[in-house]
Amino acid sequence: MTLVPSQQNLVSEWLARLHEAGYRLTAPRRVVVEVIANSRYVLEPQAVHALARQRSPHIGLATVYRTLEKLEDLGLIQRIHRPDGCQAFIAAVEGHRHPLICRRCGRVEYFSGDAEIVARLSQHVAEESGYIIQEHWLQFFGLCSECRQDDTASN
Amino acid sequence: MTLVPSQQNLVSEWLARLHEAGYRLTAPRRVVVEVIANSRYVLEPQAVHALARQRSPHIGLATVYRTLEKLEDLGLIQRIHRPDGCQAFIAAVEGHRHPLICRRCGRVEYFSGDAEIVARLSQHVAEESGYIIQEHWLQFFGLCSECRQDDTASN
DNA sequence: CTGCTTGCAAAGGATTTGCACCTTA
DNA sequence: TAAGGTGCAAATCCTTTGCAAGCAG
Repeated sequence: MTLVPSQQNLVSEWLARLHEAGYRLTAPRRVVVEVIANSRYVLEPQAVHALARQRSPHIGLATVYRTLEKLEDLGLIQRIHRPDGCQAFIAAVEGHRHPLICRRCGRVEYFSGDAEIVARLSQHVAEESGYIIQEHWLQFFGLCSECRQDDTASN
Repeated sequence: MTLVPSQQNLVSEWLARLHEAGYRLTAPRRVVVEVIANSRYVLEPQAVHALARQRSPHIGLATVYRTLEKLEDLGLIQRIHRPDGCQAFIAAVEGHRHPLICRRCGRVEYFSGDAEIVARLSQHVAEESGYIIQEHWLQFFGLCSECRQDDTASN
């Protein structure tokens, strides 16, 4: 299980993918793409909207939702599920990678899964339960290195 | 990793816990408790309401939400997160147990976690990331033994 | 130019809240 | 009988949709 470095140049890649998919590259879309692609933190639609408006004050919330939908369909962003809600998005990563989410600030790191261990578990689970296993989710929650310091300081 | 048998007598236990917590045991609460405690399937608030109305036709949706909130606060039920939504509840289980959810019918089985493997992963992740790991979620998705047959038959 | 996109506002759906009445303890 | 609980309806909140006007290609 190893830490996965964050990717660079996501913006141009995402714009290219949108273009390939037949979507037009408009100013509002560029802004939404930049906001999410450059964020290491999970962002809810409202937060994306707020950040986008800092660059482009008249952008509408509906446009944010519509863009999020396309990015999700293209697999460029993914939804992060947390105890307090499941409407937060972050740049997707490829392969079997598992998010490590800071409960305090929403910062996300990814780990590449240990394919062997998980495969063994899946098979075991399948045999005992009679289920066909199609997918698994593994997520870690905690405090990132910055937030753990703030937390210590405030106690 | 072993299959966890479903628990019996949840209803009286939950009612006792509600009582201990200072809540009154009313007819609507009993009905909601019976509906969820006896279900092997994840249930959304609307579904709980529909099932509850079969036994007690005038029960209100708001009462269902209020009861769900209390049961969740007491840790008696837990939210199941799925790709298509996170408002589904099922009886909680104790200890480190991981749900295996049928995508088709919502049936849930639990597995007791392999504490050793997960502890090792957590520590590894903590060391590499600098995070304090507080919690993890491991969920499996697939088709239960009944649904896999239906699925084969219909193809 | 053509038709996809946008922003706004209205609609829709889910969840929460206010309140008078009712029931538990 | 007092306090908590209920059902209903109204209020909220989030998300989606309709539409005329605005741009990308």
